Amino acid sequence: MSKEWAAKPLSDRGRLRTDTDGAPLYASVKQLILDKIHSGEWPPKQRVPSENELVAELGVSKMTANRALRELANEGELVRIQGVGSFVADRKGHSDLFEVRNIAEEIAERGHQHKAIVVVLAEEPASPAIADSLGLTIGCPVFHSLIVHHENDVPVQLEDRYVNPAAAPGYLEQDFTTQTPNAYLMQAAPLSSSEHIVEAVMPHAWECKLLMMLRTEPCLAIRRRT
Amino acid sequence: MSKEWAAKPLSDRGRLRTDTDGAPLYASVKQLILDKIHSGEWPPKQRVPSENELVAELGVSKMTANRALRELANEGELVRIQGVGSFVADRKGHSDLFEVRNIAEEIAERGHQHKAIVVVLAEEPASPAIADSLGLTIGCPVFHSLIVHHENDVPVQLEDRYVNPAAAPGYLEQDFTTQTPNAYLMQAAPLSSSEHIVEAVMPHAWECKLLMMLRTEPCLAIRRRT
DNA sequence: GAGTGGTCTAGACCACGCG
DNA sequence: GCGTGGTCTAGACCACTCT
Repeated sequence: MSKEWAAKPLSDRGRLRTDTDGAPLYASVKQLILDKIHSGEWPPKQRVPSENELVAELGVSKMTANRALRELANEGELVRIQGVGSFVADRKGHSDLFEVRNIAEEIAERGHQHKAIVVVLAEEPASPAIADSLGLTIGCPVFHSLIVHHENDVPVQLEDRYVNPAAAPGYLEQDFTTQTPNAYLMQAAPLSSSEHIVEAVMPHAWECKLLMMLRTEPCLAIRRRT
Repeated sequence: MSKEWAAKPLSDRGRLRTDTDGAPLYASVKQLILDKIHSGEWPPKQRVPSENELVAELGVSKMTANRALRELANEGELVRIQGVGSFVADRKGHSDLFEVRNIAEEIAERGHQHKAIVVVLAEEPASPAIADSLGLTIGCPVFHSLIVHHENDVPVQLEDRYVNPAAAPGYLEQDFTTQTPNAYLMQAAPLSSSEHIVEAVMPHAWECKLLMMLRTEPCLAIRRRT
């Protein structure tokens, strides 16, 4: 940090804190930094003031500075590296409306039991729709897995996946009751841009059966392409 | 809280902290509480120890107890009410895969400029599909709004909304360039269970025009029902 | 008034990364 | 060794709710 980036202290030493604007001090510190980021004054990769600098220049305590920076990091605005500093995060690919997460992890986080039942795991000729979405020719062999995920023995998700054999040759040999297809593919396929499409559908009869649900309930379908 | 729910202090007063298991103290406190919740020992609505009780019974400082409880609240495990206490959160309607947020707030959070353009705001006879989803009879008048949301003058979202006139009589008189329909409805309609459906669609030609996008790009559509 | 969450401080110690 | 983030404490004050 150079020297002068903030005009005056935000607090006057212990006294007067909720008086300037009614907001908590750490929130004011956050906003002050956010403004710099959003105005472009502090571009991505730019180093932001350290905790100690905030303490010295804003007259706040280290805990307050820490909380401001920590929350900004949690919100994805900053990246903090111990022993190095805090930096403005790269702006990630636009819409962070959704965060599609690993079903097994999510269930485990809730302290529930996850179970996967493999209904189908085979090689099939690609249908026109599948071939198109995978960029293959019609009838070309593709790997197909159909897995029902259970949370505490209640079926909650149906994973119907088609995989390009060239991308994951060992796909059919995997045991997807212990490892999620996602986990395997992450490890098998180095890096490729992924895209999630989420849609709402009325379930087909066979899908209802697998999920033990009523035909009238709409479902969420997640289409992944990698 | 009764009396004995935690056997021994987690810390030994200032010294020894990262030694028992390598985890930060506040994380241990979080885990201790999480275990009680996930084991069912503390069911939803159950009051959890207050900050001061954690201080007294675990021998941690108030800030540490506060951070543990605060983070659990942020993660949706607890609900905290000032002046009352902290309580185990109700298990929300299954899938928290998504968090559909207010478009205006989200853009503002990014520090960008939000603009809404009202394309349609009128009363129309309900189509069969609309009538069905609103629980009205076909041809029955419904309010229809079609709004394009812009982020920094780039169209990013198309909001095509049908509203039951009985629920929001003043709907047509609103200025949705300054207030989001959501915000108005939240205020107009006391409380009713809401449901979000998210789907992926190929945009229609008129939709492409409004969003200035290619016909070949898939879109996310959000269906709300309240 | 008592209890609760919420914030703030001043100072301390630790683990880490860099020169 | 120094600066960084990361954690922790002890004590303080505030706003709020309930009784």
